[in-house]
Amino acid sequence: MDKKIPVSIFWFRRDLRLDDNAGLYHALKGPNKVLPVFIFDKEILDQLEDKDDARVTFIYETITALDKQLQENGSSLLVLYDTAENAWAQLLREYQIANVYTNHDYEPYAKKRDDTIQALLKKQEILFHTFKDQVIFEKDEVVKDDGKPYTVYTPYNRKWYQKLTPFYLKAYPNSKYFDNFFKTELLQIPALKDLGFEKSTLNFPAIHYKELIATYPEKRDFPAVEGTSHIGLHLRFGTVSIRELARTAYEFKEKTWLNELIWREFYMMILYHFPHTATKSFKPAFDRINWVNDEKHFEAWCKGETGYPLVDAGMRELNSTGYMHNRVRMVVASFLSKDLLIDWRWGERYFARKLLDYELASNAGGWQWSAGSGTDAAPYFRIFSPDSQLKKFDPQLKYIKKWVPEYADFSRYPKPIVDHAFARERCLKVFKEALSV
DNA sequence: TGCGGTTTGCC
DNA sequence: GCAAACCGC
Repeated sequence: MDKKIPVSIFWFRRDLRLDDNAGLYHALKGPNKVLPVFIFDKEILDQLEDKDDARVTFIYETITALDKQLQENGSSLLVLYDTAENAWAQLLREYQIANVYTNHDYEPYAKKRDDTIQALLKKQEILFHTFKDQVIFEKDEVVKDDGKPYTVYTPYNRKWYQKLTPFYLKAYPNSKYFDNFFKTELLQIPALKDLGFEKSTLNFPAIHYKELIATYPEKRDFPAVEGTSHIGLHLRFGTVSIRELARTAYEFKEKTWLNELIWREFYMMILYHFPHTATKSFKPAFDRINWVNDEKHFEAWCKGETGYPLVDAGMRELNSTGYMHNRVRMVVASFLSKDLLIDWRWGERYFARKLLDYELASNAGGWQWSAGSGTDAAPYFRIFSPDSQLKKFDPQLKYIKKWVPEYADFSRYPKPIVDHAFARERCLKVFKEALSV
């Protein structure tokens, strides 16, 4: 390959697919051949606690497959392992870069990183072209009539549907332009262990959702039933296109499943406009709560040893699969923040570490919903009873038997670490104190 | 997308 | 004697 020829670079981040990828489409239609690049960002990888982090393995396997697809088109994926700034300095030294294309990334860290890179490129008069790709409507497309962001879901949802036209669901026909990739010899991808990681043994869910949409409303609340799509991981890393999902879902009369995709966009919009909600309550009064923060209780919650079978089953499902059923996520979150009075941020961080489908906006949004501190959140006095939730949503104890088999032997099962009736009263008292100041 | 105590309505 | 309806948290 001739490194003197001016190229466009397409920078993959959380959009790891060639088809129906907005930024890549524009890059391929642009004036130069396109060199695809992926950076294993040291600043992100260094923060991960587990050497066998399953998300890293997933990304690794995905970019390896991407590279194979690119090779079929005479190209190859350039994979770098460094901080974003260093990696771009290297790219600028080695290539004659005419244009850079990438897709919007809305998280606080990503925004800062992209500003830095854009400034770096600007010094050399290279344009940084960015596109909406991971949502149907982004940060400022669905707003109130006065231009301010919504903070309540229902009116946001209504406006979202009002704004929807077939245009927004259309796939980008990338494959028509695959000739425009930069022809390279094979570029070596660093080995996983060169990144300091080991291969995870977890299984990754397949992309499989169409058959679930119609029965989703009646099945989604029962953790023992195969009623949910496990599509979150693929949405997180862009191995499926949101336009494809939303288009398929929109064609069904039943909108419950699509509404979950809208919750995702709602929380992304919220995080963009209120970036402090990643680490602080949306409603400031909730930062005054006098948490108990008992480390022994936290450890018991993490391990699934609280003595409440539904909580324990959920945490064990999370620990051994990287996934937890959504109904159960609400139960364990309510239990941690309200029954144990442990700061929701502790739980948010634990989910961040364990969930394959971890996504900052939805995770922080969901935790704040449970703790009552968020936008349009559950009111503080809505405290789940882990036992009634179990009776309602796993009456046959099928989910329990799967994850907490020793529950069958009642006498051997550990006593609850707190009594729910006591915990409920304590929560009402402590929350009321914080909120009445 | 609550829980739990109390009242009400019915037999 | 029970369950639905009601209501404060």
